[in-house]
Amino acid sequence: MTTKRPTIDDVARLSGVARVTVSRVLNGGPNVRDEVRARVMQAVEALDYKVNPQARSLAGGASRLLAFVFASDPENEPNSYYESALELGALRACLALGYQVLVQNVPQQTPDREKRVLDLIQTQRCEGLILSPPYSDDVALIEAALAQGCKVVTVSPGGPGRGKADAVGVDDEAGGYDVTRELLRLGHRRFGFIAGLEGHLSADRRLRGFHRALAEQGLGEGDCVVRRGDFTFRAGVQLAPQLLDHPLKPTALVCANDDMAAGVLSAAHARGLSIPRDLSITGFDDAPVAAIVWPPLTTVHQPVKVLGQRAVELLVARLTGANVSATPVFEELEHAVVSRQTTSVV
Amino acid sequence: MTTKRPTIDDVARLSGVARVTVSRVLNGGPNVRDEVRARVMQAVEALDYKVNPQARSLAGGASRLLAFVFASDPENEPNSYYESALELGALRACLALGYQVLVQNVPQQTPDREKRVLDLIQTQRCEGLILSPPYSDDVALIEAALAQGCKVVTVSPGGPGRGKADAVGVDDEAGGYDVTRELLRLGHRRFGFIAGLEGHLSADRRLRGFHRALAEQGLGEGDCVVRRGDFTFRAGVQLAPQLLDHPLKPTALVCANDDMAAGVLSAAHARGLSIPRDLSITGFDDAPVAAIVWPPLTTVHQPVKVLGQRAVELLVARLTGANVSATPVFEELEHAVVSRQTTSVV
DNA sequence: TCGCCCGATGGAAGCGCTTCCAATAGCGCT
DNA sequence: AGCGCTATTGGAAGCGCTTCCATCGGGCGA
Repeated sequence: MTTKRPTIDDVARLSGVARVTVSRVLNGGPNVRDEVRARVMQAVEALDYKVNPQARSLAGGASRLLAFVFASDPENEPNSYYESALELGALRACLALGYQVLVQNVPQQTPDREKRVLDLIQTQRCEGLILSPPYSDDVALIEAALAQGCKVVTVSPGGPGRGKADAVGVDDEAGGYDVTRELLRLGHRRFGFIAGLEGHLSADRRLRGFHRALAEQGLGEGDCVVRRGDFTFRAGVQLAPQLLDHPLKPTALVCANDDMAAGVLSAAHARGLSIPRDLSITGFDDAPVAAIVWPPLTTVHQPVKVLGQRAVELLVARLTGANVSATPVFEELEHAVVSRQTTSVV
Repeated sequence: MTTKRPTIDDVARLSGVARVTVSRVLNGGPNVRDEVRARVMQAVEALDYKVNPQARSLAGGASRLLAFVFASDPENEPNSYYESALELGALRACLALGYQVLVQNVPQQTPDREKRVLDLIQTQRCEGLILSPPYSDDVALIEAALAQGCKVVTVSPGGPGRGKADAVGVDDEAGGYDVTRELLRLGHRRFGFIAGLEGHLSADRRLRGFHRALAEQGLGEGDCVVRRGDFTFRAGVQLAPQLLDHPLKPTALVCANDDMAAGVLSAAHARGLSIPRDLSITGFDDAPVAAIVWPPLTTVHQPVKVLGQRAVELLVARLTGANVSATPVFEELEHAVVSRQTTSVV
């Protein structure tokens, strides 16, 4: 049934060279005459030869395997766009670079979650690890992986993990600032903010940007009411009443992500509010849901797929030692406020 | 930096047995005394030994690698819930079974898409292939993979591919029928239907169920207007006017998936329609978006994550030859109409 | 012209594991 | 007591590849 695949020796025999020479050609090694190189490639074509990655790993000691870890459980967190997009970007980059990615979902509440991640990289001999939030802020995990000789890159605005490993991210603080500025420009002066979970770095920075924008206009603690949610649609639905019924009577609700904003929107609809006439709402991420809800959500766009792609590229650069800096780098990508229809003048 | 990991020989030495014996214990082989087995396991623990999967593959000729292929491009198709959930289910099952999944996204319009898939399984030595729609209906691809000795399982209601490979799926025809019955029960008699792309089997069956439900009530071609979309939110937005402005004046729009239904909902909002008072809308899949839009969407639930999980389980059963039938099996999982708030009496 | 160095190639030795087969010991049977 | 049989264990080979080191020929400077 399965016709046995050709091996490197078959190629060597057909092209009349030694096995090592074929290996050299395959790996782009130096010191091979063009004529020989061509002859080998021709044999490769003729036999439809493909390198056996398992054998290569075993002999070369490099698995070319990366691990991508994410926490969100699509069961409870309806919109896993963020991780899906990261994964897809990573996948694309890997395809181009000849690496493979092992995806692992470890819900945040898993008791031995760090062990699960470490187990994966040990068991599968992964050479690189891509950590998405909130794992990207888990210094212990990062150091443990590093100690195993596994390179790490985090998708994070940098924070405790910064300085430990390479990172890619957007400037969340500026994003929060920008979207709040926009609301301020529209005349809003009383705000609600739905923040992320305690310790979620990106979300915290968004909140900080929000506060900074307020402070610039002379507004402070008394002009806004802040609540924390777990990034889910449901959290938005549940928290909305607390903000809407607050004595402050906010005219604009800023949310730390789109799902919660969608939840707020839904709750607002449910109580008969007209959006954006009665209330302005903003999200963060520019996930697909932002364009799908009614009315479409004003939000902060971040290039998630590119983030995933760059994460892999940084990792592979480290792995191959190609012009990398001695100290960890942080690569910041552009964000942008996308004004849609959930914001208007007060 | 990287401390070298212990090998099977280290375990053998520490437990005072031969390498083969350790191998036997590790693989649950027979003919090992309990005392010896315990001693070996103890050494494994002590050394924190993990089998090197690359070496195992090379020696054993089994990579324990599965490939999961999906077509949707999150770029254009905002809600990749279906594939994400399939993937997650597959991931979970693999974790339990000691297999690994290599995920590959091959957009449907890719010119050499079949080659891309075959390349992956050849290059990485995948033993099994999980095909999601529309690849699950691609007989040529299935046969090509099978010819390579790669086992295949499709996530599909069965169809041309049926009889070639194992399959898991829900009864799409019944799903279409059930949701239409519900609308009929509510008094609707004039329908619009947004179908899937030509040749998309699941979507076609949903349409067939729709027609059957109509026929049972003595309704026919003249009582409904059908259009085709590409499953995206955008398609729903674009197609809605064609149905709404049709002389038939349908009172209910049945959509082949939730994203298109969300698009229809959005278009309806845009023209000032009140849902469900002026128009009933239904989706299919029960994707997260169904609960997020306003009002929440009546739809047909299907257990996508379980589908992904069962796909892997069937595949692994084939691979290990554990009590499998000689002929391909089709495993049908339950679906259910979820009545939310986009449907009401006419 | 001679020796040296470098570019080009091949031989051999494993990487860590499984599979095949041989070896040993203990058992029930005649 | 002697035989074959089975349960248990180990030795050796080799999966397909890379890495290390040896080899060989020619161009070059002195």
